Amino acid sequence: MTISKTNRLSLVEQVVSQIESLIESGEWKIGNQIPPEMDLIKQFDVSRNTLREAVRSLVYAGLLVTKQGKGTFVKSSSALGVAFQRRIQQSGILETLEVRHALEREGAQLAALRRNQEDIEQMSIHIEACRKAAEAKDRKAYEEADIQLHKSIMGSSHNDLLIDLYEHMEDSLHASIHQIAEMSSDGNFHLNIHCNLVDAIIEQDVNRAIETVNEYIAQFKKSLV
Amino acid sequence: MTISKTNRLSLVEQVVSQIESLIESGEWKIGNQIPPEMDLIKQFDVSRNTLREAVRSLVYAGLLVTKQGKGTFVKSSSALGVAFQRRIQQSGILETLEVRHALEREGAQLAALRRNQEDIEQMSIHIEACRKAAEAKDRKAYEEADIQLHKSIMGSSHNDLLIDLYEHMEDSLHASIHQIAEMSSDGNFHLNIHCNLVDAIIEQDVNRAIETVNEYIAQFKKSLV
DNA sequence: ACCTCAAATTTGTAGGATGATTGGTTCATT
DNA sequence: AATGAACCAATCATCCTACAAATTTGAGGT
Repeated sequence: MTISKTNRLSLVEQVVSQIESLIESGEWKIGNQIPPEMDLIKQFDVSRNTLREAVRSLVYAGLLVTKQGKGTFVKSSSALGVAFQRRIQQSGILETLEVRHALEREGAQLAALRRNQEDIEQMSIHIEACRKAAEAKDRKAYEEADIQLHKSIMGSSHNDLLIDLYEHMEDSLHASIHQIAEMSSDGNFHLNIHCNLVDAIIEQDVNRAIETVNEYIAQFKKSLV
Repeated sequence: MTISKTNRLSLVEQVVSQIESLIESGEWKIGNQIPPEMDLIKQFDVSRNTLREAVRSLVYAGLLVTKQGKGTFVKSSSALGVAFQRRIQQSGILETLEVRHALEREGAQLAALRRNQEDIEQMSIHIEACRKAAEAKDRKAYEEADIQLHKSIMGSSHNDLLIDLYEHMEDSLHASIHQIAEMSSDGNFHLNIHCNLVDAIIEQDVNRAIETVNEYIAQFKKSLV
């Protein structure tokens, strides 16, 4: 005899589940506005209260955002990122940097193993943008290009869970990257080491890719002390 | 002109924030029942709807659980665990294993750098438990000791964010770890490599610690294919 | 063409009413 | 006294109506 586990789902939970499916299936695309409350009430056949509790849950989880007077919009397809982000904000820069090291090292390793032609093109585009920004000494543009480059490297790992975690670290990292970039004044070192990393990944030199990540994270750590 | 960023918090968000504080501060302890809706309505001075939307958000996030007819109880102090669990359930074992690799590799490296006397004692206790369980061929006890050992290694990294991520992952991984353990039948290999890892950490041999982690993750990966 | 202001749309908050589930109490029957 | 049925109280679940606040839209006047 199995003692019936939490057998019955509440109406709110059912609605939450349905909305999750709509988002995950792409029927409600990220950035798009979802139907107004009144329509959803009819669609799901529940009261406004029930619907609002469901929507509010997903807002808290970071999947939706509501704007009074405008509507409700799809923000993300994964709740993990927001929870991760909240946790990061309670941590120190060093702690965060070390977790970043963990993710980037694994990402670089997997990227070197799995990168395909499309990945190579993406990385090339972004490292070229870095080079141009560095030449123009446009610090803001460089930071933006740098982040895009890192994302494309992570994307080349083809591990969605890893990508998810890294993407949501980025927001919290933006500030510290800026801070670090200002401290470590040697922009050329930065650019060169990034080129080296991309090179290693393209050539599928796993060890060199890992070592390169180790190198620039170590550099960051130094500039923190 | 700076476009005012979403400045004002909604009432629901304020209530959510206050409840989060109550939980985090330990004023509402895990497992305990929280005051009924009517009391909270008076305490926070909001309507039923507002309060319920706030509570429901935290239920979805996994901080609270409500039981009709009984009350609402504190379940966890961190939303990360539930989010992780949900996300991992959608991921393949390989993806999860790779993220585990990322965390364990960093953890081993930091542990080798930072382990103190107390950490060494903890790790020694747990590896001894592993050895005994292996001798007795008690698979269940071995798995438990194994998990405790990994946690103590992670703990030696003294990076709370890393520890948190790993612990919450471990919860969801228990099943798949079991599965992996059954597939890789060579228990002695398992034990030896763990001894090697702890040894490296105690001797502060960073490279050997990292290499050892790489080795047994690679072994796991093989057994997956 | 431009400005003003009212209306429509949409989410936010309030408060009441009823149903469902659980736990305990009372009380009659055995 | 033990048992079990009926009742009652506490609590969350759902639904309803009403109004407030924010945003967009458009009509009307200058």
